[in-house]
Amino acid sequence: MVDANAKPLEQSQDTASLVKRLAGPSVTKAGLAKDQTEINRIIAEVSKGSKFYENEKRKDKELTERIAKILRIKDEVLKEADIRRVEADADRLFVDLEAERDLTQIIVHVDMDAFYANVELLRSPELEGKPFGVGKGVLSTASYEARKYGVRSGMAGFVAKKLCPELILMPIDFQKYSEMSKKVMAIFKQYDPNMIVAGCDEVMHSITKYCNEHNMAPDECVQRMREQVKVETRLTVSAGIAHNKMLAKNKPNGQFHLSSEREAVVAFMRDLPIRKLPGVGRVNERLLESIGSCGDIYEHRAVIWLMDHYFGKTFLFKAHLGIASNVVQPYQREERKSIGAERTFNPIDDQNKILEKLEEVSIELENDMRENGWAGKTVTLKYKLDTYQVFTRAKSFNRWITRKDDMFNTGKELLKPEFPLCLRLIGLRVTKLNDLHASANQGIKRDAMPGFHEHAAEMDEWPPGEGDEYLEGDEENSASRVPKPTSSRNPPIISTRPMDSRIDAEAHMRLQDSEDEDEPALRTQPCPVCAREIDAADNLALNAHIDFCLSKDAIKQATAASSSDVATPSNKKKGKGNKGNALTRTLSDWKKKEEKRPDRTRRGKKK
DNA sequence: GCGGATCAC
DNA sequence: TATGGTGATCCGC
Repeated sequence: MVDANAKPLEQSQDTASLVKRLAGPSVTKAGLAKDQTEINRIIAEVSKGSKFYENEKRKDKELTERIAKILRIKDEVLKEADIRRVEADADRLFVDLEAERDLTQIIVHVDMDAFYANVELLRSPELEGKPFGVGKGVLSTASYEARKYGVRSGMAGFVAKKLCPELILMPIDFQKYSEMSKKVMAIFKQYDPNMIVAGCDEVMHSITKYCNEHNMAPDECVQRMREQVKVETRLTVSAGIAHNKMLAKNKPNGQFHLSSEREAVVAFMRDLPIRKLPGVGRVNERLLESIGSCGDIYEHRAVIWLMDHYFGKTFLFKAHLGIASNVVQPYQREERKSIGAERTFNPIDDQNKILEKLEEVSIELENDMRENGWAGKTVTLKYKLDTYQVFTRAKSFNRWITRKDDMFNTGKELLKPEFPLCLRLIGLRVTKLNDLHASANQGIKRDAMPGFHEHAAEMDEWPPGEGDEYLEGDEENSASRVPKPTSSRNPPIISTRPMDSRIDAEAHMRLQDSEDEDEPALRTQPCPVCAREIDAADNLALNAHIDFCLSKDAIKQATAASSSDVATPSNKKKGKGNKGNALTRTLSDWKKKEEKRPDRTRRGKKK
């Protein structure tokens, strides 16, 4: 496994956090090897000296300074605070929050165990018991054997090889996983047609209704669901049962049912590390270092109250109580806010070659937007230097952007003043979207639209995200990814945190519903721009016509005014009573010191 | 509206 | 030999 005699890396306070950072974000997630410290040391060692390492070091230093400043503010605030009084205020909030507890729903979170790896095992049984990973440059997943060595999803292949020299690397086979995912999803859906799909291997259900209708206990229902998947696919599923989404998701392997008794819930939260809370990543974990587990939140309530701006008191108090959203509603297409494409490559400093990459990305994005029926008003360029520093530059228009040339030229315009550059990534993203399909179908149920099924099929091709797995780049799939919204819709239990309903479903499930259903009642549709009747059965023609209309400036303006109401039916305000993700707030004076432009001396990569 | 940062999957 | 891609949100300006 690991060399126990290797000399320890000197552990100054600075390197401790860096070593952990280098180990990657999923280190605290799944159950991993015993001696994570030793593994982290090796990872740091093989990374040392690389540009990647230097960038991580820089970010770690900045973060450390930023946290130090927040802690100084904390000290200041504490000095002049009447702790008793603050605690009394906090206690009142706890009482109010407690009143929101809703124990009536039965929520189930299921995910496939080591999905990619187990699918590979089905076809290659000789891999049984061997350490292997899926993916080439960056691992998408690791077998259980490999995980014992500290190999994780998201890890660079050469680092994984260092940890486990006999590691077998399997090429990624999206089609295989996609087919299997569809089978599994079809089974899951029988238990809740409104389930939230989160990636190809993860689903959130509400089985309240199902259990009532079938007169079935939750455990029995979930047992049956897991058994059905096992029988029909030979894959295993883990499930968490609880009365809200956050509790259901925080489960051990196998099947776990958390009692709906208040005491059981609070006891469960007591030992839950705050890192497990949705929205608490590596950064916020460090910010909240002194808190540790959710059980510690209460005793820190005064500090949290006073530092609400940084810590988010409502969020943390709810976490302590184990209160979270229990609303399970599938993702709606109109919730989408952006669409983009980006590509990583070997560092390039030649301007023309960089522009070629930009053009490729523009083409990808145009295809994706056309195939899925989106236009947008803001174009954002993203680029990553060979030093791994990331920058974005944006430009807004007063017309709808759909075409490759518009995006390419905008990107070029934004990039030009930044030269000279040596880049390892370039990307484009379009926001302020106009849903052309919705416009084309106003007043008509989208599912009933002929011609849109081919898109449904594309979207269905590959569900977005990866569970705890990581995707390797694959341009073939770029057209089929769907976002996961982070807002909740009028939950009966107040969800003050956008994050807590992060797991949500995709439009394709809805579109799938109506497959093979009713014959087209309408043969033509009005163009959303010029209102002319277009052959609705020919979707390509419809889109081509829309593109044509949009290409006329005068009409674009008209559309901008008229269709923005129609195009975003999600103009529904998401009753944001609360201020949202307070944990991500940062120190303003820290930001002021940030470089606003890339450092010219570090950009030009002379060979 | 823009840019940086964080997070999830 | 080579550390990913898509999308969302928040903050401070």
